[in-house]
Amino acid sequence: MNVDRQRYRRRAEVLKAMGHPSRLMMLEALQAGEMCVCDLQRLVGSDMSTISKHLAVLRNAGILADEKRGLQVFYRLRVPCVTRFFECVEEVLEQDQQEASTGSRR
Amino acid sequence: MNVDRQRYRRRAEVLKAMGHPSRLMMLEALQAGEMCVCDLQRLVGSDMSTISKHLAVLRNAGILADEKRGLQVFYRLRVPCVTRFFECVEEVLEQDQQEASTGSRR
DNA sequence: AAAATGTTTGGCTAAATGGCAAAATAGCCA
DNA sequence: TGGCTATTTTGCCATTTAGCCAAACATTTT
Repeated sequence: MNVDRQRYRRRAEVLKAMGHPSRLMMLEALQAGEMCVCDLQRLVGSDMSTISKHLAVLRNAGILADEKRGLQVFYRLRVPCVTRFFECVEEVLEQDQQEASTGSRR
Repeated sequence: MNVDRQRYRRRAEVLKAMGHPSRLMMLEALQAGEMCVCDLQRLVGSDMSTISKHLAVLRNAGILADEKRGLQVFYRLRVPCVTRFFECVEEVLEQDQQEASTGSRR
């Protein structure tokens, strides 16, 4: 059963990597195509070192690929299914909205 | 643009809630139907209080609903799309595997 | 060499995690 | 009712992890 533990750990790593507002913002932007770190930095607005670290988290989780061309490093999605991820999350939030306006959560 | 920040925060909350091995294990088990806390405790093997806290995280994120019947509290998925989530994560991990055996991650 | 673009490291604060003990809740039974 | 048991949740504490800023470092371009 220890193999399973390992699998859950890996899966959780992917989800945890996505579970941060700035990282989500970058992932969504990258759906349109690759971007350099400088673009993402302008998008999110945090310190460059912070952005770089967030990108490293996503890279280590296997969600992003990086490629250096000249001075810049470009990041792109390695996985096509991220969009579906977002749809699912929206489902959660919408259901939350509905039940908040009608009744309780049971 | 502050509304967007809020949206990203809420989305991230859902993903972060799912991003823990024990919580993933419980979510997967709950796909088959509702379970009481005691079942989930046996499944995961952690201390009862720890399980209860993990369940609270998932409940607060809007992923689970709880209902007390008699002595026991039953938890169930509030969202149908969790299965798709897992499929997506698997895609990530498989692609990882493939590229690990062939070449680098670019 | 100087400038531009990222990454790494150190230090600091905040948040997450896990376990134990105590409290809350519900059922049972004399 | 009063007490006893079973099931969860809460509070509290210690430990670990995440996040951020600033400074130092590395690489490529000019």
